Amino acid sequence: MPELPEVETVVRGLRQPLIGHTIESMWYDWENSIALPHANEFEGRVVGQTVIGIRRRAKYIVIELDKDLLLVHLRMTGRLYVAEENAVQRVDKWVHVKFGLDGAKELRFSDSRKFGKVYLTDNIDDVTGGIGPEPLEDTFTVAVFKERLTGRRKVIKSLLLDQHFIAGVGNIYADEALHRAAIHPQRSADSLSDEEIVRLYTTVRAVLAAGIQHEGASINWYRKPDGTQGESQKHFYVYGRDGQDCLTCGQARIEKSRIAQRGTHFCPNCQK
DNA sequence: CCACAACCCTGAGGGC
DNA sequence: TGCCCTCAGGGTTGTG
Repeated sequence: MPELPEVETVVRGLRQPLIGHTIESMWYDWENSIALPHANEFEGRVVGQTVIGIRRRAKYIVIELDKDLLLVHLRMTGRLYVAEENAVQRVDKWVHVKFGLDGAKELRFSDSRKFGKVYLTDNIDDVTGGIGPEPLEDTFTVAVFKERLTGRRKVIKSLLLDQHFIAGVGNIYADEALHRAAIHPQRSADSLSDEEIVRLYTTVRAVLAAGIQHEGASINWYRKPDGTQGESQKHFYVYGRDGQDCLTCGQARIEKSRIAQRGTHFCPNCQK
């Protein structure tokens, strides 16, 4: 499930093969993969535009074209990569949107679960407006984090998953950050002490930065644009480790519960 | 403001 | 081998 580190890794991997290329055609076989504008308008507007740059905002891949922004959200099982046009190798039956590029290449959006979406807009706020601060930016200080937490009574794990509260954190890194901060995921946000707020601020940034260093977590579907796997999953303390011994204290087994309709992993001994 | 559930989807994995 | 069932979950929407 691509979160901030996975999306950042995809963005970095796409710069070299994509920047400078021009979109010459568009194909799709699943209209619901196209969020906005309507599929009829999308093709006529995107064709002829050249890729200027690629960046990330929250969990969105932002491809800067000369007139518009092409945004892609991978949701659960989305992949975005450049391949040789009509390549026989790397057969991928889940490609639902393709952008033909100059030089006989194509940008493919593949998504087995069909949750992901592509967007074309000249105003990024149409898509990402209202999303919270980027946790790895310098302007996201512990003071900012604390200020945003004040008055919030939500369960802390739910709040971390809320993109309007903070950008890019998903289920895996929320569990990992809470574990390393020794905070129980069910705690209400306004119950956190100043010390715990500082700890959580630090571990949220640390697990995301480490995730990027390891080029993302290849759980189930995620792959880097070159098709290889990331290594982040090898460094998890709690995610997917329910029933196994806690790597932090060794005194308990990792438990799994459900918070905000998400599988939630934690150590009942370490996290209070 | 908050909790909860349905919804969008289909592959993977377990039980039999 | 294959059928049925459950699970995985990011974000949106609706209800209470």
